[in-house]
Amino acid sequence: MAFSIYTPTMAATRDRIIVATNELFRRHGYNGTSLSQISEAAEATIGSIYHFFPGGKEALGVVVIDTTAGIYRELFESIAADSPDPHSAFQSFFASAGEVLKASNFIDPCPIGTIAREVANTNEALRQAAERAFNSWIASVELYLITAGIDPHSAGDLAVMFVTTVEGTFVVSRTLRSTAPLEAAARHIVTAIDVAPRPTQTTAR
Amino acid sequence: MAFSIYTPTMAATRDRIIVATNELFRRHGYNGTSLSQISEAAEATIGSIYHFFPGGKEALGVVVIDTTAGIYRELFESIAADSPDPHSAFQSFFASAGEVLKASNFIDPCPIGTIAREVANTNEALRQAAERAFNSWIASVELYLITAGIDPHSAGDLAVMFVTTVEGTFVVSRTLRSTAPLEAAARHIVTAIDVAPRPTQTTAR
DNA sequence: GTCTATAATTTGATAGAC
DNA sequence: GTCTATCAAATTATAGAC
Repeated sequence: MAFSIYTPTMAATRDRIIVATNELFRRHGYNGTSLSQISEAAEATIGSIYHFFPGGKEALGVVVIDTTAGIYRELFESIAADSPDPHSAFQSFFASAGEVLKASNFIDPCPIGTIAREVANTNEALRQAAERAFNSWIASVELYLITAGIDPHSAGDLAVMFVTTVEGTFVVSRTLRSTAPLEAAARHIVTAIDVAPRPTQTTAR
Repeated sequence: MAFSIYTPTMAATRDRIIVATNELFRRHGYNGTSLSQISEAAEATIGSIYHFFPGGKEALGVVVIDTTAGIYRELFESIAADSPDPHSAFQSFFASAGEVLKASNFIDPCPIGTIAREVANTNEALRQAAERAFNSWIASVELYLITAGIDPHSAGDLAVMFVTTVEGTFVVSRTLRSTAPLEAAARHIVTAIDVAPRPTQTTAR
């Protein structure tokens, strides 16, 4: 499966607004994106934006975060389901993330971390949405690792580390315009997976 | 001050502007911080800001990034110099980062990653400043690890991974308002350091 | 070096016709 | 649901007196 957040056939106005906002947030962040830009990119008037999101820019931001979080969680679960083991699952995830970065000329693959840093101390609704996103990813990865036979305590640590690594490599790789940080982190994650204790199985990998 | 191009007031005001801007960027990011806020926090008029930074907000941002990058690099090098080995150096770094996060009620410890994500695709001067910051940290950590006897190739990977991990844990820990992600990442970094090859067993460990 | 005043735009948001 | 018109406030930046 392609490493993309876009879903096909989006015609409804509300969906166009969400998709356009997501794209703009990826490039300019939350504070750097104006409603007029969203209106133009979504081909919807400001009036339409307020019709679907009476709470304005903040309410729209919450929906964008929740939607994007779900798409990324499903992307990970899809890659995991198609992989023979955690080692190759994580390898695939980082490999396709790197390809998307390069193909998009190092546009941010995901707006959630950016928004989190911008508003974590000033907008509680958006901060909580980002918290839901991170927690849902951690829970999904943790469950997958446990199901794959990894010691539950190690699985929790590895899941947290995976999410922090994704966030960290996205900033650094994007800023340096190089996938090298992504690849270095992938090697380390995969090694950590390999050496994690597996109570019900002896061989790693 | 006949023989100096700097007057006392000049240095003081310029310094106040840089420090105040750094603090505001940590809380609200680059686009979320206005010159009027900076003016108020620095107790300097808008006219003074433009006197010291004719390039306006962008030029001020570049100086803030470069200054902060140097402070953080020196902080790491100071902790490294005071530690008996890389294992405890990294442990100390993450431990004190966690204390700073808690003590500040999870304000962002560093504005650079936030700015990088906000402007990496729209402001080349700021993106390059962030790139300089990341690269200087990576180079500093790499040199330290090599000096400590770690295999040069591993040292490069570990240095990159350290910087990405710092960035990733700062976002996630701050958003979740918990130092747990920071601690989980610290455990893995320390383990990676422990298992890294040491070809010349001179001063390692 | 510092200050006030202000220019020129843009912002998020609202009202009401259709 | 979509549209135009518009609001008050805030934005970066400049000019010029002191």
